Amino acid sequence: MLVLKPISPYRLSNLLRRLKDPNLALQLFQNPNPQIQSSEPQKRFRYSLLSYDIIITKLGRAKMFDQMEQILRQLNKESRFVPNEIIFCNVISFYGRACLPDRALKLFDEMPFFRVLRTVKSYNSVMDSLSKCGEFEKMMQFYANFRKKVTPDVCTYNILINAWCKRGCLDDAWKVFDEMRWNGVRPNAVTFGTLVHGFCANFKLDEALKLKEDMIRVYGIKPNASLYASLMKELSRAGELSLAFRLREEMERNRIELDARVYSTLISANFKAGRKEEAFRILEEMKVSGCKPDTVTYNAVIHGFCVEKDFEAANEMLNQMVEEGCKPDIITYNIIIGGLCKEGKWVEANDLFEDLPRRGCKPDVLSYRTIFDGFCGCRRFKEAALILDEMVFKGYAPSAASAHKLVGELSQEDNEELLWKVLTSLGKANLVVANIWDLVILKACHRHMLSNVCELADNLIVL
DNA sequence: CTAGGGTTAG
Repeated sequence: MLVLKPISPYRLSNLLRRLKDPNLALQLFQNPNPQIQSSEPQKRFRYSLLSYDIIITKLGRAKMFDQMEQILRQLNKESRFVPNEIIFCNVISFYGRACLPDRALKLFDEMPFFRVLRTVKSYNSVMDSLSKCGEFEKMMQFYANFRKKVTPDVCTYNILINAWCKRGCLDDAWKVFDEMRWNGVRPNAVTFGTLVHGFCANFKLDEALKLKEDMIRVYGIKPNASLYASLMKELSRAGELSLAFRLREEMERNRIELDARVYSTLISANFKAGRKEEAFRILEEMKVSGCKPDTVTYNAVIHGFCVEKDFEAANEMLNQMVEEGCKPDIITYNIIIGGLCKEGKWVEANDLFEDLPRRGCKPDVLSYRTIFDGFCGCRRFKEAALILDEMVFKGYAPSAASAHKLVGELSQEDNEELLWKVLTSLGKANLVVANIWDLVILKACHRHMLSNVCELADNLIVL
């Protein structure tokens, strides 16, 4: 039998780093030397802080929060070292991304019990998590308290500016900008990138372009690729593709390297403008320049093909991206499913939809809405009713317009059994709103079935 | 991954 040398703490970190599967990594972490377990009682393994960092980050990325917390508790028992703050910042971010604001706040509160000093970084992490979870009021409340304890830094202000921009309150975003300067904090490229993006997202191109000029002229800060990507996206949406290209030239003049996001923006913009050849040229150029197309880039290309109804090419791209080590995500599949539905290819769309779990993708709310709308559009009402029931069961809801449309169609078709089924599903999701009632009551009146409606009303109210 | 950007749908 092969006798392995016991794993050293240092080697454990290296192995953990290389293991892609978080479950395997966790197993290895919990039992680094299984082969010597039987012979003699194992000495307590001297984990390094680095190995804790790696396993916690891995578990957090995989959203394995209970296991992650367990490791945190184990870390807390270590007396040889004090965990660093950044691990906690990361965990708070994981909770933010998973929309678990209460867990983020709880961990923040517990940090002193881990003997970790909370600096402005942890405060910022909480602010950002609350903002990401849409807890704007809580975030402002937290901010009001936190100013009594630590001094906000540029990152704090950037988080605040971003939060205001997301609500469309650009004036308030500006106020934060003024406030930060008043407090002697210098804005950086991220600050301007955030503001420019806010302006673009709110269709204020002129202000966005002016801000790009001012940041150079007044503040002496060079715009970066992300800022350009925001501008290019909005320019092409507004039909100003040539201006977007001028910005690209400006980037090259100023030696600002184009990254995957800029390329994806340009590729998508060209497809949308019907310039397929140019889009391909840019994709080739991207590869030649050494910038690897990522999932988003491929999604843009696949979307282009789907709009062109070239599903063969779309599928080829799908294979190509996998070959190049680029994992298709749920957006990739939603694009293809949506494209197939639009062309009436509901069988193929459904096949792909049902294949999602096997392909390692969890259908999201948009997947369900897409396939549901697809079935409705192809007048496959039975399939639509089935998928509606499934999506409601999973806690997703169709768009109000689609729900209304389906009820309308079924009312007209005199398909009472299916109508009943659909209304029951909609009732479970609390989606039987006024205009749907109108349709049902209208139909019942026509058919002298008011007693049925009363019964339905009772059922729905009970639900 | 303490902060900002690019891809789907409406």
